[in-house]
Amino acid sequence: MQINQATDYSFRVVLYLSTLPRGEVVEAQTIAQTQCIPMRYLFKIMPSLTRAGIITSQRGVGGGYVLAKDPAEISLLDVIEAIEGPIRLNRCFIDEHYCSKNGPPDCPVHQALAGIQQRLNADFSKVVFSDLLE
Amino acid sequence: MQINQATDYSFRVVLYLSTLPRGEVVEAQTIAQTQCIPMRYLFKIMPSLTRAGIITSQRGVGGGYVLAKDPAEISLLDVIEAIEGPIRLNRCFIDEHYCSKNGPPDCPVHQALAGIQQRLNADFSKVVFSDLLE
DNA sequence: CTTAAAATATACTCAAAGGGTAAACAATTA
DNA sequence: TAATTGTTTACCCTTTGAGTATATTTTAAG
Repeated sequence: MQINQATDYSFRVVLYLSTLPRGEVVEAQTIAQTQCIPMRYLFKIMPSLTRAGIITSQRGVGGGYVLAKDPAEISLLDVIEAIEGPIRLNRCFIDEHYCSKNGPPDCPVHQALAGIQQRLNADFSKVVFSDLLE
Repeated sequence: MQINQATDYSFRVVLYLSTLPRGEVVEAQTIAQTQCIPMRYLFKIMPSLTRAGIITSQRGVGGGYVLAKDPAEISLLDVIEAIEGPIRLNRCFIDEHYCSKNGPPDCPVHQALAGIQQRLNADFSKVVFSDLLE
């Protein structure tokens, strides 16, 4: 019931990129240093953010990373899903066979969790990075 | 970002006990069989529910488990906290030193997560077991 | 007071996930 | 073509999670 370290780092990365002038390319080392993230670790999470369309990357001399959208269009949920995949409050939301009892349609717990999960998703998607620039 | 297996089992245990006539003592084996939970595993989670005051246990011949309160007074949150402890969406809610940057008071992400966590707790505590008896 | 039934405590194994590191590779620009 | 910078793949170690085994304590009944 916790976001993982990679996601937390990613929040910081996106928040940092949001503070920069639109379109400014910044290299990995700068991000790592200013945000206190191990370089090697950073290299592991950046491709996920790129694939998710949150940032774009540029190789070669003068390369680096840029935000791909406006900070007002990137939510906490976008980053979470980019790194961890969709939020599933219980295993049976991934695969019904995990429910060794009657199965979802008849399971009142399942239904209650589904509602809570839906609200949680909504809450995470309501917060966008432009809100976080104080 | 998922409740664990022990918590899911516990939901089932409490839900099952909620269906019984008030005060009826039922032994571990019956719970395990009807709810499809491994006996040994059940023995591991029951003490936590007892300590949390959700059920009471009785040893010896004719012993077993009983619900300690009315199902209307036991929430999903009660069970989650009994098994997993309080919900913390990020490590820095457990210990600030996990935040290798500025620390909570200045961290806008921290504040956003705190709000979401609070609502999540509220949602979990709103659902009580009497609601789940269809 | 002894015995059997039941929960409790402790400890162990095995597999999976999380956090972090390393090195070879591919692309771009000067 | 050489240097710079991101990408890919793979590995290691520690922690957590799921499940199992055994010995112990409590209690009621004979």
